[in-house]
Amino acid sequence: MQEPTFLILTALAAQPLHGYGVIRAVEELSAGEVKLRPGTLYGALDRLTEQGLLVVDREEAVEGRLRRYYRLSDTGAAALQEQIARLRRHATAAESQLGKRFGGAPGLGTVTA
Amino acid sequence: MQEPTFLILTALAAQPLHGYGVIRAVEELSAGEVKLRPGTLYGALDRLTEQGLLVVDREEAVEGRLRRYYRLSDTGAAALQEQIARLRRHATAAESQLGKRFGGAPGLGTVTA
DNA sequence: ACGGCATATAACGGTGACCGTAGTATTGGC
DNA sequence: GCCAATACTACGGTCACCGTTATATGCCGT
Repeated sequence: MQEPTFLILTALAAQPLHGYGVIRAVEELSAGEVKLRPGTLYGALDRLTEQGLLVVDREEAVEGRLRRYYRLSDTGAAALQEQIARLRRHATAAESQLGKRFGGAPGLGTVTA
Repeated sequence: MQEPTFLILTALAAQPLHGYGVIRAVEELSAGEVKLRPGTLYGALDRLTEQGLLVVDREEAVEGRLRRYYRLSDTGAAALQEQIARLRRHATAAESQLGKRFGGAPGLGTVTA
């Protein structure tokens, strides 16, 4: 699972949102770091729905515009939970490895006692 | 940055390794979860070297086989460090969102006080 | 002796997530 | 009257990753 996908599931974890709402939620959640493009978002929404991680909650017509609300399924919540654990494991492993780092520039002796 | 890339940098964070060594290190680091395919590994190694995150440490000829050792550059270490922080932020954000979850099955009242 | 397995890298085509952009349509601010 | 925000659709492109095959050597089992 890639970053945009993960953040879309994250955005939908708290409450159902429609597409554009997801774009804003992801931007907020990531402190402005990640801005989803329509091509990324709606493609991912279709894909995740097909995979059963999302379900269409309801559709509304507001001022002539369609709003399709998506909701995280139980399967999706489980997948997100698993992914969170995976990220944590990887972060911990990487930090531990970086702690053993040596030889960036010779002679600095980051490791040797 | 995707998972295989992240784990390759992680494997090389502690000490220089040659390609096949990276495959084994990643498998160990991920507790057998992630097994890199040659196509993934050597492609990533070339790409990351081109990007300056890795450098070729040395080349050895062992029993007629070439061993090319790669090392994490300072740029690579910084990129890895940044990525660790990013994963942690995302994990925390996702968990917080999941905590607010409601409506998985109606009437369960996971949220309402 | 020979096949299979581990070691080690190279090279190929395919897929799929993501990106960028443009198009459609409505509302509201300058 | 035009641009920005809202909201979705559609299309083409790129790139990381995957799967597999090829190449070459040494070791183990039969």
